[in-house]
Amino acid sequence: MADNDRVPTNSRTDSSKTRNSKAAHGKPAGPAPARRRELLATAAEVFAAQGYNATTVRRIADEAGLLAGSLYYHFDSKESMLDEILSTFLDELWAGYDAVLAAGLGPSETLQALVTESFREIDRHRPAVAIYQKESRHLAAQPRFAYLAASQRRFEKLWLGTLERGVAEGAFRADLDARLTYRFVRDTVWVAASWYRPGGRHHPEEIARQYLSMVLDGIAVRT
Amino acid sequence: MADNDRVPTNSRTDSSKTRNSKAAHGKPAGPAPARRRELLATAAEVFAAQGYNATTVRRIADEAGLLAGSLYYHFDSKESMLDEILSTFLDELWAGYDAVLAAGLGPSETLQALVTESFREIDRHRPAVAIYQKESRHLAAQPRFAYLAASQRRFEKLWLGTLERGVAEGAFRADLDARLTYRFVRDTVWVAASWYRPGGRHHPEEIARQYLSMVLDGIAVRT
DNA sequence: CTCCTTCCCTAACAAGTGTTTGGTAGGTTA
DNA sequence: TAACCTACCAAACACTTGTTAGGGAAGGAG
Repeated sequence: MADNDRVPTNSRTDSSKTRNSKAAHGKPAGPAPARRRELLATAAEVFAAQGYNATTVRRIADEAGLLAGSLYYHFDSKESMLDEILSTFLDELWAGYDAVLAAGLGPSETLQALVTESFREIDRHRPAVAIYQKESRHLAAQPRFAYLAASQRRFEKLWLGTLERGVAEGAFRADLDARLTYRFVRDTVWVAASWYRPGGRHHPEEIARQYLSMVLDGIAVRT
Repeated sequence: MADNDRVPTNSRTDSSKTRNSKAAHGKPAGPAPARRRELLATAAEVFAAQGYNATTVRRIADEAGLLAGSLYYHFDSKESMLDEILSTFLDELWAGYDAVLAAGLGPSETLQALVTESFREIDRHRPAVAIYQKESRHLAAQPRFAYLAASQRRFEKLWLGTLERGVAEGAFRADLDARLTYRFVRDTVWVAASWYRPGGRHHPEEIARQYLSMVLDGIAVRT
């Protein structure tokens, strides 16, 4: 993703005796060891539940069954865990969106495909999405997380553009403020991560279907 | 509010020489001095911007133009500031909702009145709403903030009940999952606090009107 | 066997945290 | 004038935080 080709600000000396730092050119080192991903998964779970700042590295270590210091064999810092969780999520998200765009659909179909894809991403990355929701606003101010702001701008361009194209082509109502509509649609989709539980009654596609039915046709009975 | 008649867990000795603690029976002491409300307002602003845990009392003091220790002349603890911010907001919110209910309207009109009232509350208590959004989930686990969970239950009963009554009376579509609809409606209303800025282009009533138009009639052009 | 790598532990450190204590300038009251 | 209250400051305290340094057990490779 063009938005994510930043290099992590690695302030510590890269001893190259541990594998806790990313490779020099962006992505995590090599085949991303299985243990590393396990630890990231539990860290994401705790971050999502307690909030990033309220989570101590000792809590993460407890949950993972090791001691706090041992985490630093795998990762540079607590912040780099957060970084890796968020950036891998965003990479996958944009891969999915780009696939939708490549299909070259009309506005209404594009909107539906984007919404469906979004709920699928929530299903796959629920903790990451929850963290993104809670922390992205004040994280985006930090240089290290500048890619969050970049992603958000690209996000707005994509969704708002789709809505406006739909209005121009007569698929969507013209009497609604497009920016307001964009915010409502965006928020409602992503806030679902706060209550969605994988393996529950509704699978992502069913939630997307109901959501789209509501947004497109409204909840009022047509008279 | 029946939900809020808790007594703050005041672990410290109540010297009664300072006025930093609440009166024995629930609400803040007496006429709630002006200075106290000023400080609470700036605290709420910082909490909303940075997150509660990421905010230090020294930062609040800086913003208010005094030293960290001086805050403890007015308040028991950092946590009690948060408590007072959230509980006063919820009290006012429910006062507004109760006024709507007292009008005895039909389901659709009740929904519209509730949404409008909600956006008015966001206009008045934007920082408190933002804090509530970010922190309420993991705060509700603490005994001191049990009233958050109670309020949430009452909230669900009110909104879900209104939706179901509307379905029963033929005002709302029957083919939508009521609980899913409730979550979408609820989230979209309250997340607005994260981007809403008082004094902007749209006043609360205008936002409520557009939002209701979208939720009730949908964004698609009727064919 | 020895060497090396992987993964973790023990033990500590320095910075930052919420909070307390004692004091004090300035205004109000007696 | 003297006593008192309000609202703050200055300085510290106890504790938690993220992080580091050094060492060691297990296991495969030579």
